[in-house]
Amino acid sequence: MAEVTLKDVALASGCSIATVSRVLAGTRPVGAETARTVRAAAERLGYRPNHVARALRSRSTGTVGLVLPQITNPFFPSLVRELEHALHAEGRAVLLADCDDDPATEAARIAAFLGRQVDALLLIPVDERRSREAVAGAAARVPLVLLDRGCGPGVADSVAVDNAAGMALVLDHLAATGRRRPCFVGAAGTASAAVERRAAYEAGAAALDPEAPGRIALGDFSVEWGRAAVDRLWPSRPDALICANDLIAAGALQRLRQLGADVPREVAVTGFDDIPLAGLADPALTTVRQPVGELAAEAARLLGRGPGGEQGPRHTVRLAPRLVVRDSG
Amino acid sequence: MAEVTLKDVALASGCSIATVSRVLAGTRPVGAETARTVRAAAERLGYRPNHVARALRSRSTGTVGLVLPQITNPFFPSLVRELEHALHAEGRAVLLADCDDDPATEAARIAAFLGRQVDALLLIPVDERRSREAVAGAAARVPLVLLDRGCGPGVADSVAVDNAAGMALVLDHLAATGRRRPCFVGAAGTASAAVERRAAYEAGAAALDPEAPGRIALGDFSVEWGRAAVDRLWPSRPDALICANDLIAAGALQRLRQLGADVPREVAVTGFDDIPLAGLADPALTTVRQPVGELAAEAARLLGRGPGGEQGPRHTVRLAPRLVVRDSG
DNA sequence: CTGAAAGCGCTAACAT
DNA sequence: ATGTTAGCGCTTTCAG
Repeated sequence: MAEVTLKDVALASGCSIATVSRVLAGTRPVGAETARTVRAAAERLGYRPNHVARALRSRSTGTVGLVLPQITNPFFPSLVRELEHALHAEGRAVLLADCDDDPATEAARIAAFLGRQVDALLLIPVDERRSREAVAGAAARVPLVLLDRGCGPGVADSVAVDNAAGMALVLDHLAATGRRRPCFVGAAGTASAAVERRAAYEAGAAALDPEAPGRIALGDFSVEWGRAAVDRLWPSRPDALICANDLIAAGALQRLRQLGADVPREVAVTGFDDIPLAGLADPALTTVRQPVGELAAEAARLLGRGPGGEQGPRHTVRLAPRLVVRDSG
Repeated sequence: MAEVTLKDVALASGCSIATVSRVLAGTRPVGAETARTVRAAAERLGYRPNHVARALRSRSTGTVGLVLPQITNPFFPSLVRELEHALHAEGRAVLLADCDDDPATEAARIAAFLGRQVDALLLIPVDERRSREAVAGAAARVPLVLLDRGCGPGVADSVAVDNAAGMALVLDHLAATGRRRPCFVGAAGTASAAVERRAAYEAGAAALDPEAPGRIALGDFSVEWGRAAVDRLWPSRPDALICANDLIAAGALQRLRQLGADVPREVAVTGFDDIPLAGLADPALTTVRQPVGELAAEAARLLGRGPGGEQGPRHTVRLAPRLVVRDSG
């Protein structure tokens, strides 16, 4: 059961440890004949490189930490999946942390990952403000890319969907289908998704109705809030409920059905994100799909460059979403 | 930015590297006075232990690999969450792998994790049979616990819900509420959940109706199959659709609604797992809740013991589920 | 192109 | 209770 080491392979192939290392890691040119011998010996003995030793020596673990608020948020699994694939494809492994939506836990997880010498950190911050200190500290030590949510200007590179463009897509569609009394059901707080989607609504809704930009109800990104929002808003008979994410929309749909409202005839309902639930809702939800694969690819790409630290200007990448028209509006 | 090492702390506190290590790792008794001095120096210099070096020396990375078929399967995120918390609580970090439901990818991920010297592996096998070889190989090298799904007898320790008990709960409930023409909508294949849930239905359904055990339709664990199953079964007017998981049930519910069936009056629909979607379905789904927290705790506990390898008999832990009665039946 | 030697930062024997 | 001595398995100078 004793592991086969470079030394064993060197012994078996009659050359030095250094040469074996060079062959197997492909670091430097090696004679064709020698290389063959070494590879054969390695194969025969079942040599498996020890990444820990390699990491200690080369100061690179080939590991990236993925820190997110709550894996149970239905938008994240598909993102995690894409990230995992993108990173494993480059031979990097993913350490996962779930922060329970708590900035203190988040700070602890970041610290733990730093102690484990992750090469880089991929982070979806819990909170725009309360995550900032830990994020900034980490960004000074390793390459760090913020995903999906921001964390204040200049803190780190970030990749996210273009929320304003997504909202514009929704508003255009609603305008084109004749809606004139829209209402925005959003989330309070400073999270970038909340802020940007709301701002985009305020900026674009006037095209449907001069009064529209003022019709805003703010809660949080939950199904419960979607239900509650309907109770509050339905009496004023909006003809479109523009929800800041799919969970809110799902709650709204549910409550509207209970109230006997006819969706989409009486009122359209739209979401944002296109989580798996969206296609299953009744009626199936019209929503804005995030370009999850590209977000992941872009994040992985950004991680590649630079040794982290304070250097250089921060990059902010915004990717275009696309509208998925289903039955709800 | 050069990292502070044990040596620096030793120098600053005037004692040997070994002593500092002993204080900071708490491995052996150390004089109270010395300990204080060392700790102060470490604190002052901002010492952070290097886990990679520690791992190389102690042959333990404090890392466990979590390998699962597809993080986008809605049952897994909550399991991942609980596992992450349980393991981080013991100071272990989680390497995550998503296998895309492909045994070859699974084998590759397992190998990658082994190369990274994970202390243990937590694995939800992709396939009962096709995962076996890779799993057995890994189980011979590190402690390995199978979660949620089995992988043939004697391959490794395993922790899962008691599927038979869950099905019995459903059947009892349906019997108590007067259902007499149930039908099982399951999944084909050899996955343990598929087999066990079906077998439990066959064993218990006779209590409702002598003909019931034969009324079985098999597809896969998907929403699409749930919809298709309704098209096939509805003409025979069952009064209960017992679905093998919540996705199937969600599809069935959706199709039944389209057909104008009255759930639960005309027909009850039940699921299994209690994924987040279950509470959101319309009507809200009656289902069997898996004890996710306990599954995770038990798996973490099992990982703790033993150095892996071939030793000892395999443990199989089955945890009791509970019935969550909502509106669908 | 290849070998010898020097560690990466830490822990574990072995001394004292 | 503390210090000294060896490495863990690998990469990487530095010679040749």
